[in-house]
Amino acid sequence: MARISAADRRGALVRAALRVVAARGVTQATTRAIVAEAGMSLASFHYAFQSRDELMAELISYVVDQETIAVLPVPPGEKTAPDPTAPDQTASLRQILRTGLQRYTDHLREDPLREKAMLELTQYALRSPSMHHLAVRQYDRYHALAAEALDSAARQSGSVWLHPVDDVARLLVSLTDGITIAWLVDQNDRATATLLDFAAESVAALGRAA
Amino acid sequence: MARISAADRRGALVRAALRVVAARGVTQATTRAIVAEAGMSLASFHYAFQSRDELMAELISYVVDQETIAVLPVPPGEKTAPDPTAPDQTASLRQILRTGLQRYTDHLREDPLREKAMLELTQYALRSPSMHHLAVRQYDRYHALAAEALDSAARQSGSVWLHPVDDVARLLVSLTDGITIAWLVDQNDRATATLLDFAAESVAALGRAA
DNA sequence: GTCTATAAAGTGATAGAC
DNA sequence: GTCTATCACTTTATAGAC
Repeated sequence: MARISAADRRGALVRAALRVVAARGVTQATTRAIVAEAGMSLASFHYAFQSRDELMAELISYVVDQETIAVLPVPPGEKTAPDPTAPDQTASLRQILRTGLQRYTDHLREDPLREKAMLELTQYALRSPSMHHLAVRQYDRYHALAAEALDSAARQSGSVWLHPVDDVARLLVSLTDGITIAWLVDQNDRATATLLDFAAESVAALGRAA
Repeated sequence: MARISAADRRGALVRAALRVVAARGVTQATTRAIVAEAGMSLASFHYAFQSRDELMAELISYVVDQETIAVLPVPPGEKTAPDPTAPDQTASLRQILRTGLQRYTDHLREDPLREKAMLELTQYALRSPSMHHLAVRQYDRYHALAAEALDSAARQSGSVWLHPVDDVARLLVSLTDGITIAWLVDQNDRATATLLDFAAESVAALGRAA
């Protein structure tokens, strides 16, 4: 096998681990399954990582760092493309939120195993005192992403938040988690659509036109 | 050891398994850990159950069947005790919901490991095609309990729901899941209190005075 | 029915040749 | 650096004595 730097090998193993966790779950993500996915020998694993737990910790950091799924409107910096279906130039806050939630559940439907993996990794971290801080960081990141999206939504609709945006963000993240679990369990698209309506309305109620 | 009927042994093992899952997680709930908790030999386990998975399936059914945590107001049948802190005879819908959510999070704070176990068991079931239906039944039960509580809350406050109560129930369950995860991660009581305010307001907005 | 003992197959981690 | 081979241990499940 080619000589790969330890850093590259760690990266490859982390990405392989994510695929295995998504496909088979945290429990089945054994060192052997991961190296098989990465096309490496078992010894190479322990050359790059001291232990399986060290890999799992890095995996959580990895998924958190690259988590940029837009839970809400257009990603920051991206121009608002003219939407021929939108009658108004400026959509209502509720509409923007509803669209963002739709984007999220579309993504969920496309790649449900990934979201299942994210939830499992959170709970894995919650089970270990030494990894609890990783779950905290994961949710700090979610809250920050949500706050950013909420700021953007308010700007786009010419609205202001009636409460600290961090508090609104926490509601949005909690709603998203609950919606995710509900969909993963019964994949009821009709019920989910109604739920998204309610969720968008709930969050929009915390803001008003400026 | 005394001769115990297979049924009793199964029940004892299931209860022991729940304690182990709560204390150490699904992954660490090995047959050995469970029989140690139940004070039995390993062979007795396989006399009562064909496999560990058979026990896990029965465990999920068990927790679902005995799940009666009032997510909302007073349990059905229980008389509304006069509350000296309540100025009105009939509390508003929002107030009733807020109180019910408080009851739930009080319970969560008292026994966080149990709720962590419930979430883990859901995800365990979601990982196995043969157990997926158990997760579906689990959430059907949650939704039914929530709908019952919502009906009760509407009656108590003289309100009606503007949407099918099953849809409102789904929102309430999703909110509860999200709130649970958020609290398990950072145990931020101040942020949770605000979140409960928002959640109660969100659900109450789906009803109105009759 | 209940036990001890053990089989059979995994697991994370390491030694040592190259 | 990378490999094969293997250690030491744990897991689920079963055999067979009592």
